Parts: sequence; C-alpha cells; structure tokens
Amino acid sequence: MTKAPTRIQKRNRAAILSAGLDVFSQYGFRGTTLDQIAEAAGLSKPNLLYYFSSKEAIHTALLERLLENWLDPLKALDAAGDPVQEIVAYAQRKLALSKDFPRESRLFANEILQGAPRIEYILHTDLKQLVDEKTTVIKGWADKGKIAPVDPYHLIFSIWALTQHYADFDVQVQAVMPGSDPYAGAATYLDHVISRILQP
Amino acid sequence: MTKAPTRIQKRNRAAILSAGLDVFSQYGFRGTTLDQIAEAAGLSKPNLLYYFSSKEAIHTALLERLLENWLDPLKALDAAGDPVQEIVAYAQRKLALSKDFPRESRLFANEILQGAPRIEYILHTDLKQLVDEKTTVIKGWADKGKIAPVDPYHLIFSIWALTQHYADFDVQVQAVMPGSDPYAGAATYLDHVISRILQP
DNA sequence: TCTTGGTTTGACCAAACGGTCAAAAGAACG
DNA sequence: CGTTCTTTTGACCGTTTGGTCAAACCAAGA
Repeated sequence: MTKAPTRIQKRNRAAILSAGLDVFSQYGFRGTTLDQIAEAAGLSKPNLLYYFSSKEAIHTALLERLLENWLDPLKALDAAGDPVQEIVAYAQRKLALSKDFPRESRLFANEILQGAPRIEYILHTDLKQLVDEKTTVIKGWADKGKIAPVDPYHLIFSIWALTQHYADFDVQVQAVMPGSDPYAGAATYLDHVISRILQP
Repeated sequence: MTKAPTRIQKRNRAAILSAGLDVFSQYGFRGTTLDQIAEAAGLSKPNLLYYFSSKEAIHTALLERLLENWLDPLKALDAAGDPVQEIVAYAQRKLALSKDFPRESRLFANEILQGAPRIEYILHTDLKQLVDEKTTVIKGWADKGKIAPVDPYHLIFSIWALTQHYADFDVQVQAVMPGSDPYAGAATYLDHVISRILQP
C-alpha cells in the first residue's frame, strides 16, 4: 500500500513534472537531459532521481497524465445532438485544449514526430476505436443529409490539424502575427470554417 | 575558389544529407547523434566529419536546402488569377509538398517545436513579409466580394495546418486509417473544404 | 609503374550523459 | 529535547557524445 505524499513530495513532484513538460515538449525525449529538467525545476539532479526513478519515468508520467484527457473532447461528441453544433463544439473544445495546454500539445506532437514509440499501441487501440466510432456517427449524419457528405476521417484530421497548429507552431504564428492573441481570431475562423464545410 | 566535387564526394554528401534528414526529422537536433547518421549513411563517424565539419553543419545544410523551396507554393499565389482557384491551387501545391517531402516537413516541424532557434530570423523577415504580402492580396479579394470575408492570416494558417498534418502526424494518420494512402482522400477533401470556406 | 591527391579509419580525447551512493541536513513529532 | 523519517547533496561511475588526428588506403592520371 502506498502512503500519502507529504507536502514536500507534492510540491517537488509537481515542479519536476512541470519542468519536464517544458523541456520534453521542446526537445523531445532523446534531446532532453536530466540536468535541464533539474535546473528548470530548481533541484539537483540526484534530488530529481529521488522523486522519479529515471528520465523515462518522468516522461512516462507526463504522457500518462496527458492521455487521460487528450481524447475527452472527441469522446464528448454526442450522436444525439445537433450535427453541426456537435462538431463545431468539438472543434472549440479542442482549440481550448491547445490554448490552455500548449506544452501538452507539443509533447504529443514530439512523440508522434518521433514515430510514437511509447504510445503507438494506444493509437492503434483506444484512438482508432474512438475515431471509428465517431466517424460512424458522422457518416450517419451525412447519409441522412444533416451535414454535407464529407469524408469523416479527414474531417476529424482537419479539426486536429487546425486546432493543434496554434499550440505546436506557436513560434511561427507569433512571428507572422506578432503581439496578438491568435486564439480569439482562431475561434471565430474555426467556427466559420466548420459550419461552411458542413452545411448540406 | 571551390573545386568541382568528385563523384565520391557527390555520392557521400548526398548519402549523409539523406541519412541526416532521416534522423534529424525524427529526433530533432539535440536528439540526433552523429553515430546514428553515420550508420544510416553507411559511413564511419570520422568519415562523416571529413565531409561535414560538424553535426551543426549537416543540420544547417539540410535547413538551407529545405528553405530554398519551402515558401515557393505561397510565392506562386497570383494576385491576377481567379481568387478561389488560386487559393485551392496553393493548398494543393502545399499538400503535394507534404506527400513528396514528408521528411523535410517533419524537419521543419521539429525546428519550430524547438522554438526555431536557427530559423527564427527567417520567420520574422522572409516569411512574415511574404505572408503580409499575400494576406493583402487575399484581403483585396475579400473586400471586392470575390471570396468570403475570412481572416486571411488564419486562412493561411489553416492551409499550412491541413496540409502539413499528413506528413508530420503520419504515424497517427496511418494508425487511424491503416493500409490506405491518405493523400488521395486528402486532396479531394481539401478541395471541398477550401472552396466551401471561400465561396462568397 | 609511380606519384599525387582524395578518401577512410582506429585510436583517442574531453565533455556531457544517466544514474548511484553514503553521508549530511532538515522536518516532524512525542 | 531527542529520535525517527524524509529530503538533499557532493562525489563518483561507466557510457555516450561530438570531435581530432596521424596513419593507412585507394583511385586515377602521367
């Protein structure tokens, strides 16, 4: 049985995970060093390893925490709701995720870019199953003429791409639109795009 | 003055660049080792460094080669052409780039994810200037009522996102749609999406 | 054939890497 | 206060890393 963590454990574990998220999301697993994480967390390297048994353990903890919520926006897509509204709302939830958790989005992007060695099985099981389920719903809507007859897989890909882009390519977005918060304009634009795509 | 390269130089430089592209595009600059590149190129590590003076030199050569063509599709957007057709054609050129040069796309993605330390100045100069120029063109079309009044910046972001996604997130796309070539469906879908977005 | 210039490599180096450990320092509590 | 448990750290270890170098090798033309 596991003991309740002390307040120091809570504080330091949180600091390590936050620091690890900063560094892993920028440099990927291989490109990240324990010294980088330690410095970002304000701890010594041996102290890091007192709380997490290895570099891999920090990374795994971060990926697990990420995957807990990553699929929620799509899971919430309701077959019983209004088709266009449901899909628009899904896209907005996904955009909010990019806005509020950009580091998590970049961590995920880094993992995929590297060939998803640590989460490939989840992509092929949980993710695929969820996408298959929701594409069936969307296809049903299309067959009934409630939305335009678009390919539901590419529709979902496009929502992923459109929303995650603002977190993953933030540096580029900021370079092109300096000083502005892109997310306000993105939400409006996304609304326009999705409803245009879907109107029967 | 530089001498003409021998055939061995041509062959080995090409092999190194291709191997470097493989590894850098997957693991990023920091996550890549010279030994990985050397093995992928079929050369010894000292032999690598006979052709390129450092790891950085290989990376720089790759980035420079990439940037030579990266902006071409957008540059070719013609203010004198038919608005919808021009933008659709731009998106298709960008999609073709993802299909034909996925490793280059991932190299770029990796560089942006890492904060674009080596190309940030290009983003702020060449890229920004080009985007400003083309958004002006697009805004002109919108003001004249030739296309729907969309935000031209987000329009361009969305084209980048929609097209690069298929190269950068290839593993995920393959996991969700196993065995199929996504690019055929993507081209059709992209056509539908862009014209729907733009119709006045 | 010999010579010249391009090519390849084994051995090596200093720094950085992930990780260990014993001992010191600090918190918690009766 | 003293004791116990948690936390922190300096010193250290073996391996990997980017990079060097002299020596060996090889292609090609005279």
